Amino acid sequence: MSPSRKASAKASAKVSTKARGQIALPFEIPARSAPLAEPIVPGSERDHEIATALGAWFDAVARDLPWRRTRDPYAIWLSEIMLQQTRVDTVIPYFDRFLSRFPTVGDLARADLDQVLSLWSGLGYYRRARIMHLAAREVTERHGGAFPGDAQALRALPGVGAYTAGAVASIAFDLREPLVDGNVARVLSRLDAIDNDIRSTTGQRALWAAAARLVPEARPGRFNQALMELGATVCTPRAPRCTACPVNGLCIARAEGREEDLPVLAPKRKVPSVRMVAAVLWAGHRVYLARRTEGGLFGGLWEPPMVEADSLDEARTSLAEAGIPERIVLREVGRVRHILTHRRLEVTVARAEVPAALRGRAKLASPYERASWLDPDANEVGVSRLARKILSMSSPPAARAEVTRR
DNA sequence: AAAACGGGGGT
DNA sequence: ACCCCAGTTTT
Repeated sequence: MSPSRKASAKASAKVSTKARGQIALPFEIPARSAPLAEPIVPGSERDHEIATALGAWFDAVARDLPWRRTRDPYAIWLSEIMLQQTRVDTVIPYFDRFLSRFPTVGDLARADLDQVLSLWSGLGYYRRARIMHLAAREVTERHGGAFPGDAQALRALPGVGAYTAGAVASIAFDLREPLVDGNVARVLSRLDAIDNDIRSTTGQRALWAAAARLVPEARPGRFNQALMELGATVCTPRAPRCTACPVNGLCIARAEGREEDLPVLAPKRKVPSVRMVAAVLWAGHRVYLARRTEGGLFGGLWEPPMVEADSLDEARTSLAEAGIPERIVLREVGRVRHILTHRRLEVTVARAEVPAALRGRAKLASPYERASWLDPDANEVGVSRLARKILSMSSPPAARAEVTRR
């Protein structure tokens, strides 16, 4: 961080509404960096201009996305869950497949979790799928299959936080509810020159106050989507395309030449590495897969048993607890590296061909609950991308294309 | 307030 | 490498 940026952040960190001679408000006024532009007043002409310009801009340039072709709250909700921490382009094929397989919330509620996770395979953050499945049952049983139509009831559904409640309420139900996601945080931090770390409690409070101030009575869902669309396509993290921005004349960061210095972000910590060993047992086209207990990492997904160890030798005892008898001769076939948000996994992959008759019914140790011989390409259960990499590496060359394909 | 929780695309 | 994505839940 540059010295000047640090100084300005500090200077503007806390400006009470009273000190600025304004009426007390139910939310905090976003911190401002310099007394250059007009004070930001709720319901001001500037707010109105921003909403109007963004709405018109959105009508002109909005991408044609699958979830923008429907008003079905279930479909909107599904899209919002899938889009959590996940890019639009990644979500599109998953959204289409999922909706084809489970067209209504009732279909989802009646489904097996393994089926749901199968359709989620590769998308990541699998807890979303598990919790969404629970929420679908809640909607079916408690709300009679109709989605709750206000932000508070939506927020009460498992897996629905402040963002998703605001999104479904405004987009599916035309309610004047604000929302703040990563895109909106960036856009508003620049538009209002908010100097707080956007991930801090203070920063979030300022952002939600700004979002609540701006969202118009007329077509709030369009406005919220416009804010996100702007962040995704114009007001980008680096090298924002301000010349193409419909509100560049109203942006305080730009007026102050600080658009590249905002938003303020706290430094991230580095991710530790973990060494693991995976054992892949093949019997024809079937492979021995164990199901991970629900709740933790890759919860509810199936994979070749994998344990934390520095070498195959060292792994044998723990692999036995995952249902791999020690008498089986495993041969190393390579390594797989997989990056998660909080861990860097380095997996040594070992394999063996075994007769399918070898079906130990040993009680499996955590994190596995049970195991079975499955065709990994049958799409019957959830399989992580990491597991697919491991399967791909350990299968005969002729079969690799099959396993890799989704 | 911090950590857990996937995977991938852009630079 | 590093950033960060239409975030939420748990600790």
